[in-house]
Formats: sequence, structure tokens, C-alpha cells
Amino acid sequence: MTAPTRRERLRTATATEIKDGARRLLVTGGVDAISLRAIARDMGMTAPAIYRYFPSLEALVAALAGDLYDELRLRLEATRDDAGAEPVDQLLAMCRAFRAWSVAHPAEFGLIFGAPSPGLDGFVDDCVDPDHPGARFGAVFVQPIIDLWHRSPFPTPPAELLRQQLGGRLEPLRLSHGEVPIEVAYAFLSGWTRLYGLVAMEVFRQLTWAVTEAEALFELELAMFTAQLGGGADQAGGGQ
Amino acid sequence: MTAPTRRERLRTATATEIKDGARRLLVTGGVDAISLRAIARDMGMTAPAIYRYFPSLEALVAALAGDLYDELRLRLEATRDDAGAEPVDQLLAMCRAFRAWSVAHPAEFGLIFGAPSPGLDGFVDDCVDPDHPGARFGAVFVQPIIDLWHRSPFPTPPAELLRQQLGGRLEPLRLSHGEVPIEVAYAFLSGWTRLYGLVAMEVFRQLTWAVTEAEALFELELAMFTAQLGGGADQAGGGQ
DNA sequence: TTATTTGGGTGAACGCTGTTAACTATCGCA
DNA sequence: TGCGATAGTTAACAGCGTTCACCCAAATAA
Repeated sequence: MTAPTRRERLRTATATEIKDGARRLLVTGGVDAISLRAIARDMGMTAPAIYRYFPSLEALVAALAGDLYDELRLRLEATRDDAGAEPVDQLLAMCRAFRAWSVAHPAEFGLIFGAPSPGLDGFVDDCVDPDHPGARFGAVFVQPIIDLWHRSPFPTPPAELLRQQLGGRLEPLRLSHGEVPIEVAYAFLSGWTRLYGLVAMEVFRQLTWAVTEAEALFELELAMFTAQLGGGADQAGGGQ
Repeated sequence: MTAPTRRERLRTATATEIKDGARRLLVTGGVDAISLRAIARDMGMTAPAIYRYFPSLEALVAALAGDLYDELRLRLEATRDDAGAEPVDQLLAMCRAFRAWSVAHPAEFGLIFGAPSPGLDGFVDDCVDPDHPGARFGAVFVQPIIDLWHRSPFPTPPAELLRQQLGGRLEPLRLSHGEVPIEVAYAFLSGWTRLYGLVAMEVFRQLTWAVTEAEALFELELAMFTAQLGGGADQAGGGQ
């Protein structure tokens, strides 16, 4: 790991400038608005020059998606580290931070958590690799749940039932986290899908026909979830 | 409502042929692959002719989205009508049918339940209108839950808490369903977001890094949910 | 029956897009 | 000083949504 040469510094600087331009277009006009020509125009370049940095538009978008996963994960890790030692407090803070980032960045959320366009199929399917930004993000919730489980086991379906129903289907998870108690694995999957569903429906505006101010519903669900965990420290409150 | 003239018949026939072509392109190549020129080519026409039927590509995609909402809603209504008189059985059958349709039609699911592209902003925001296909679809789950609530009230958070937290924010829902008990409104929102989250994560392949065969997880969650409703008729089972 | 209006379809064109090819200038190194 | 890699250029191709002017056949009116 030697110091980067001048060439390398310029190269990564240009690459991030390209990705910044792509993100700006993503935010203002959606994923369809990301165009090599527009990015190059904003940079005072011509479009073919971008091919020195990314082999195609889709590869650029995939790289941007990876960066967004990392940005969100770093945000959640910082939130966890600031939330004290109680795992339940860490989890609550992370859930709120996840929603806050998602609501504040709907276009970015849509890119990484929405319907994968066929061009990004490769990117999303590579998630089986534990080093994939998507997998690294997903894993950020696992450790706090393990901690919580060891500190004060929360009620779950009986382990025999879980083993029978989920059994060997959790091997991808085990591959990245070693031996995770199956109750923890289930709690993670159940909780993560609930969190995702709630936030995605709000960001995608799928609830406007039924409810206004989805944040109230979010805080309510959070309170119900912690109550289900066996009554944690911070219940309800916290959301105005 | 007089009989349609010959002109009108031909017109609607051509319009549905256009939408069929659009759907075919959606399925094979994603939403980006829907192009007026490709549709027209497949029909033996030229692209500008389509403008006699739809004012723009986005309008065509919005119309297709509306049709897909209706298709899914009709499917779920048929499922409900075939599921006997017990509301809990109706709900379980509808949940399974929702997942089955979504897994079988990932591209269509992505169009109507994924990230809304800025071009479809108008379409999704119009969901506040109860006659909007999206709102009509969402409402399909409400009535069975009302029935279930009246037949055997399931445990919910106390009504005072719900009123305090959700209060007037449910007016859009009330607008389409009249006076819905607030416990029912909460149960609907909570259950629908859970169902959506689980199915969307499977269809969008957001769980591949953690679990294989998401159907097992789905059936497990379904069993947990019915248990939470106070132990229903059909528990677990049903999914191999 | 004849004249006319309407509606559906065509062809050409504009400006945009991703991508490739050939070419050029510059930077870093021996 | 000279050479090779690197980063950029221009030109071009094919495809896209969209608009315009035009045309023809079918339905309608006289």
C-alpha cells in the first residue's frame, strides 16, 4: 500500500466527480435522467471521455449504487456508536436513522432498494458476496440483534419450528456471520422486512391514499415492535 | 350507455393491443425497454400513430400501470370469493395470491409497487382519489379485516393510544371507507406494510444475501401473523 | 348520391441518447 | 531527450420521443 501517484489521485478525483454528477441528475430527474452526455456537459468534457473511467452507463450507475449503500451503512454505524451501550437503543436509533435517510433521499433509496432494472441485475445478484456493498449494509443490523439476544433474549417462535421451516435456507446469512442463533436470524429477517416495508411504502408514496404523515405510523410501529421485544427502555415517544 | 360504434370498437382494440405490446416489452426488458417505436414495429405501424391513442409514452405507461392494478385486484377479489366465509381464511388466501402474482410478474410488480419515476409522479399522487386503480386495489384488503374484527376482535394496541398517535391522519382512508374502527385501520396498515415488505424484498431480490427460498420465510411470517390474530383456522401449512 | 368533415396512419425531421472508432496531445518515466 | 501509457477530442451510427405536414378511407350531411 504505497502512496498514490499524482495520476492516481487525479483519476479517482475525476471518477468521483463523475459519480457526483450522476447523483445530482438522479436526485433532480430520477434514474432515467442520468446520462453520460449530461454529466460530461456539466464537467466541461465530452461524453466518450467517461468511458476511460466506467465501461458503460450501467456500470457507472452500479458504482453509484455501491457508494450509496456505503454511505447509508456508515451513517447507521455512526448512529449505532452514538446510541449508547444498550442494544435496543442502538436498534431504535438505527431504525429512525434509516427512515430519516430514506425520506431525505427518495431517489437514492429508489435506486438501491427499488425494482432492479435489468441492467443492474448483475449488481444485485452479486449480493451473495459478503463483500458486496449491499450485503455489508444488510449485515449492519445483525450484530446489534445478536447482542440484544444475548443480553435479554426476546420472545421468538420455538427454535424447532424455525429450524424445520428455515433450516438450511439461511446458509447465505451464516456465510457472512458464522453461527447465528436461528432465533436471531428469524428476528432479523422479520424485523428488517417490516422496517423495509414501512419505509419503502412511505418513500414510494404508496400510502398516501390511506394515511397522511407516515412518520406517526412509523413511530407507532416502532413502539409496538419494542414492546414485542419484551418492553425496552425507550418506548413510544421520540417522534415529533 | 349505448352500444359502441364500429369506430369505438376498433379504437379500444388498438389501444389494448398497444398496451399489450408495452407489457411484453416491460416483461422482457424492464420498464426502460418500453418504447413507442418498438411497440409500433411489433404492430406493423409507425410510432407517431400511437399518439392518436396516448398523448405520450408516460401516459401509456401510466395506463398500463392502472390496468395492472386492476388485474391484481380482480385476482385477489376472486381469491377472496373462493376462500369460504371465514375472513381469516380469506385474508390468508389473499396474501398468498398477492405473493404468487408478484413473484410470477416481477416486472409488473416493479412498475406499480417500485420506485415511481418522476414521469409517473402524477399517476401515483392521484391515488388520493378513491377511484384511482391504486386506491381501489389497496382497499381490497380493508373489508375482510373489518369482517374479521366484527366476527372475532383480534388484539390491537389500545384505541386511545391509536387515536392519539394516528388521530386525524387516517382521513384519506375514512374518505373511501366511511367510519372504520381505528383498531381496524391500524391492523390494516400494519399488516399491509408487512406483507408488502416481505414480498417486495423477495421480488426485488434484496434477501438473496441472507436467505434462499423466500417462500419458506413468507409462510412462516404468515403463520406468526395469524397466531398473532388470536389463532386462526388455517395455521402454518399450505406452503411447500 | 354526392360532398364534406373527421379520425387514423405515414414520412420526414429535430434533438436527444449510448457507444465505437480513429486521432491527438500531454504527462510520467527511463 | 525520447517513448509509451493515459486522457481527452471529433465524427459517426443507430435508436429514441416527439412534432409537423400530408394523405387516405370511413362516417356523416346535404
